[in-house]
Amino acid sequence: MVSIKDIAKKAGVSISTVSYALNGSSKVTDETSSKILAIARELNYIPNAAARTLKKRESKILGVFLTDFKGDVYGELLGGMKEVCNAQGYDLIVCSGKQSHRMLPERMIDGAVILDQTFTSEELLTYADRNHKIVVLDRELDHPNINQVLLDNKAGATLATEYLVEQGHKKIYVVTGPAGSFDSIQRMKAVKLVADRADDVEWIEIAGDFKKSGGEHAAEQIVREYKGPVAVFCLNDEMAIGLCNRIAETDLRIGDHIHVIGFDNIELTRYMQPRLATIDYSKHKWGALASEQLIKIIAGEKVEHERIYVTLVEGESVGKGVKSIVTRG
Amino acid sequence: MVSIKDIAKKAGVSISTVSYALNGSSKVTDETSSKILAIARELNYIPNAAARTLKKRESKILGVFLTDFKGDVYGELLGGMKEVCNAQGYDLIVCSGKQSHRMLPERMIDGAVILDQTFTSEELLTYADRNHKIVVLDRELDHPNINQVLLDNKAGATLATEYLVEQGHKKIYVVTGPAGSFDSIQRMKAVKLVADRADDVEWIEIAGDFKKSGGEHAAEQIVREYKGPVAVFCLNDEMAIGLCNRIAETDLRIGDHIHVIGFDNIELTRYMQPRLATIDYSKHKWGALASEQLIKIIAGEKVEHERIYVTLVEGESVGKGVKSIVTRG
DNA sequence: TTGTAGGCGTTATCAC
DNA sequence: GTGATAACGCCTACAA
Repeated sequence: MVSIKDIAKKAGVSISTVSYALNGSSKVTDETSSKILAIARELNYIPNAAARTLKKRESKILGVFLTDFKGDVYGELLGGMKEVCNAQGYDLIVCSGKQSHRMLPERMIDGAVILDQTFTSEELLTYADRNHKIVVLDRELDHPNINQVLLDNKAGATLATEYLVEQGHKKIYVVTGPAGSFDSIQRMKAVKLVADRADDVEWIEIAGDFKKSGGEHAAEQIVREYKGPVAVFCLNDEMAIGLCNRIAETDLRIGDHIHVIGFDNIELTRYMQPRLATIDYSKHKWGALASEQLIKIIAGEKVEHERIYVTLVEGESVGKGVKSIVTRG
Repeated sequence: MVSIKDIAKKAGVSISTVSYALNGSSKVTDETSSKILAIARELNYIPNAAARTLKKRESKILGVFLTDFKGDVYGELLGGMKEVCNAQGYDLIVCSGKQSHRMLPERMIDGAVILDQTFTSEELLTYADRNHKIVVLDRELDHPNINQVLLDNKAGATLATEYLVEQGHKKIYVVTGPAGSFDSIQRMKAVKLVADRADDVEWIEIAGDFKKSGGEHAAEQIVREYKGPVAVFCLNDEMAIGLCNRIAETDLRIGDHIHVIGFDNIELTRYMQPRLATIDYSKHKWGALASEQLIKIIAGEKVEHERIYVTLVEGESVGKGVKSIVTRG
């Protein structure tokens, strides 16, 4: 491995001069500088990241932690993060799994964006106490070294539920995420609020998992209990897809007997027949904002928690409720 | 930051003893060892990755480089990689974009898996010459420090084309990937071979991009030129989806007027109506094998290039060709 | 403008 | 079994 020492020797200068030249310091003559640069290139010099990180106590690398690599939301989210990171001179690495948690405390990265169930909140608070910088996307956590960039789950679930109610549906199944999921809990809360306030609306909770299988199981229960048209709010699109798929194997029709709305507006929904109603938000912006916030708190700036706004996407997967047709004629 | 120096001071021993104890060396008494460990825990000691990497000249981190974070293939692939990495004591980080290339030469990672157009082959060979270990998934490259784990593109494209021919199709559009894509070129070669060998089969190449938009554009051209049933081999599923989608807006029917087959068997295809015929392979295994190979060459083992086998998945998106019905009736 | 020297936190080679 | 001590490659006062 060729180091600045080798360059110094070959150039007949000291290693500090080499270091200055390499870092573009104005303290060194243009002449010596260009000579050093030429030799560096000639020797194929590449700086050593570990040494630089050790000395400077920063790696200029940000990490994002995901529960797993699957999941349709991640592509755009990561794209948004990368864009901001790169523009600010940071590199982005994506990690998953308990083993990789060490990247943060061991200071391999300068900060972390968390969208990862495998981190407990206690763990994150511990890191924050040790002065590590964190942005959380999947929970609420109050600490000077932690910033939140959360989806407006309440608004989204409210929009979705109100949409179902407005369409005249009186019986609403809600398929939740896995136990303990922050998004699921928040969305569920909003559903209850809206449904309980509405006239004569019944809601039934079905435990899901935010995966296709959860939707499939829910479909089976709903079909079993079927007595007449019902609405289903799947707390994410992936379950909605699983559900629609399973329903498609029966005589019941989506948007006719079973009215379905999801959450996330993942790309897949655009290709469903009928088009899935869902809640949309900019994943790209979510990622971009998360990175921005992280870089700011690393720079020592004070920042406020942020919220990502959501909108309703209508779709033929939700039709009019029977009673609504009668009532509204 | 608490270092082994702090522990040494508090324990009244030298830093080398601390280091030994922390690394579980048998050279140190159980008594001193446990005392040191206790103090380390008490002080919340966390080793510094940069220092360790600098000294040991290895980070125990492997990197995988992707052209972008989107793309349906990646989830399972990365899952397979992570599984093997973790089992072997390595961490996996996912990177994308030109800026992140530095991770390899700067020795932030011990090796790289490449599925990334932003690396030129020259660049990779340069790294390999400098003794960096690489596994390529998207090109052929011969170098002692580089191993290939490639899809059996030839077999896949042959299966797909033969399937279309066997079904009696005489006119086959082939929608390619972006210019220079290794997979696209290999698949195209196999198509030509099969089609030219077949009796009375005409093939027409349409330049694509491996993205939905490429399939959409191809659909437009095909519709414009439509005179009677034709087959289309989209060199990946994503384009096939774009194509089917655009076709759905016309009077033509997939599997009836336009017979489509894809490549990759991405999850989305399972939810298409009609089911897309395609070429399947285990993405999980692909990733697992890539990691295995990388870890082996890092360990100095000699390894052979590997190949991932593929199979044909039939689907209703391909029906019988008209002439075939007449002939074979 | 350039050189000297100390140190970032570890590991590892020596002595003792 | 334990303790100095010298690296690893780089940065950065401070001195010259």
